[in-house]
Amino acid sequence: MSQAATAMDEWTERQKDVLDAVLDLLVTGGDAVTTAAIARKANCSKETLYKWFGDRDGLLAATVRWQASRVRAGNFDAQHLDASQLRESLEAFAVNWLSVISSRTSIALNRVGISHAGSGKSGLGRMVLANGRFAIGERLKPLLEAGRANGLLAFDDTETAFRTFFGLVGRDVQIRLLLGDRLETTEAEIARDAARATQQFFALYGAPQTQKPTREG
Amino acid sequence: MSQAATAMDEWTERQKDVLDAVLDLLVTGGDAVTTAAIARKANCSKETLYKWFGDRDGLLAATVRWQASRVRAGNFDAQHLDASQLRESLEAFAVNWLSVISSRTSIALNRVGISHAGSGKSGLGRMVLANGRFAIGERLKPLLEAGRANGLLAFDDTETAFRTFFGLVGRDVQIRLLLGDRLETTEAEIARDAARATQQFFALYGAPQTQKPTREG
DNA sequence: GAAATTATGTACCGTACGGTACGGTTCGGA
DNA sequence: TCCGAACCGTACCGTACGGTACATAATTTC
Repeated sequence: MSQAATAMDEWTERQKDVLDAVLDLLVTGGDAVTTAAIARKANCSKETLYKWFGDRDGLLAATVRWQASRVRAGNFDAQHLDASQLRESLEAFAVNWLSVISSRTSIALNRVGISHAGSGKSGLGRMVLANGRFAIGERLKPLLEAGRANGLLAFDDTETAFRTFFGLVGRDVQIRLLLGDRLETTEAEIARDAARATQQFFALYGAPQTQKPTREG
Repeated sequence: MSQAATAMDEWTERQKDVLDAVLDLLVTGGDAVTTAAIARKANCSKETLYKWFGDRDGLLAATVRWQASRVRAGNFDAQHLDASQLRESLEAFAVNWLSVISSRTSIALNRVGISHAGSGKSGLGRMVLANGRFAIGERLKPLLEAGRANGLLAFDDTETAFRTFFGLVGRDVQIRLLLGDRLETTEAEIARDAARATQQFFALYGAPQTQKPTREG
C-alpha cells in the first residue's frame, strides 16, 4: 500500500505519460525500446528523460513500479468466511492471477526483468518478482490463514500451501508465454482453469467436515 | 531421439568444443556473450564461427540444440506397472525436472530464449520450449497413460493431467530463478518437493482401489 | 614436399544505441 | 515586458558489437 502510494504520487502527470509510453513500447515488442524511441513516442527530449529518471535502467525501473502501483486489486475481507465464500475468493484470485500473467504487459515486464537478471544487475528482476509472485503471495496468504482459522482448510505451512495453489493455477502458462508460445487465454478458459485449480486445491488442503487434522507431513 | 542423433553428429568435435564454450559463457553470466568473447574462449576465429554457424543467432540456436541433445534421460518401461513403480517413476521425473530447471544451464538458456522471444524472432524461444516443457511432456505422458491403463490413475485428458503434475512440481521455482531470486535448491530439498508433488498428484488423480471412475469433469 | 584446404588472430567497417550539449520555444512570475 | 526555469528537438560523441577481410600458420592431399 505505502509502496503503491509513493509510486502513485512520486511522479507528475507528464512523467506518468512518459512511463505509459515506455509501457506501450515494451508491450508492442516489434521495435527495440531505445531511449530515442521512448523520447519520440512520449514527445519529450532524451535530456528530459535522463534528468527525470537518471539513466535507461532507472527509467525501466520506474516503469515497473508505475505499472505495479496500478495493479493492486482490492483485498478480500477475511472475517466470517464460509466455504463458498472461500472458494469464490480463491477462484477470483486465480482468475486475477491468470489474467495478469497472460497480459501482454506482464509478459513484457517479466521479459525485461529476466533479461536484466541475466546481465548481472538483478534489480529489475527482483522488482518484478516483488510485485508479481511475492505480492500475490502476501495478498493470498491472509485468505488461506483465515480459511484455516475458520476450519475450512488444513495445512501446516502457509507458504507451502500457497506455493501449491500457485502451481495449480499457473502450471506451464507463464513459461510458455514468456518463451513466445501462442497460447490462447480466453476469458472462458481462464475461468475454467481457475475453477479447476481451486477445486484441486480444496481436494488437497480442504479440511474434513467435522475435524481438523493436518495434511502435509 | 532422431533429433538427438542429428544434433549429436551434426557437428565435429571441434565444433562441439565451440558450443561448449558458448554454454560456458552463457552460464557464467558475468560478461556479455559477444562473438568476440566466444571466439576468445573457444580459441577460434570469428570468421570460423560465422562460417560454421551462419550468424550469432545460428550459433545460439546450435548451442540450444547441442545442450538438448545431451539432456535426454532414459525412458521408463511402461509395462507391468504397479503402484509403487509408478510412484517411483513419477518421483524420478519430478526430481529430474526440478534438477534441470534449477541448473544454471537451463536458467541461462531459458533467459536467452525469453530475451529472443521479446525481440520478435521467436525461433530460439520455441526451441527452448520444445526441448524443455514439451519434451518432458512427451516423455511423461506415456507413463501417465500406462498408469491409467493399469488402473492406477484416473483422468480423461492426459494433457490436463500432465499440466497439473507440471504445476505441482515446478510451482514458482522456475520464474523465481529466472528473475534472479536466490533460491537454494539442494538435492535434499528437490527430493522432498518431488515426493510432495507426487503424493499430491496421486491425491488428485490416483484411481480408487476397486473401481475406476473418472475425475475432472 | 608442393599445393590446396582449413583455421587462427588481428585489424577493420558500419551501425545502433546510451548518454550529453545546445539552440530554440513555451510558460509562469514580477 | 522582461527574466528565468523547464522543456523540446536535433545534433553530436564514444563505445560496443555484429559481421567481414586478410595475412599467416597448420593440416591434409596428391
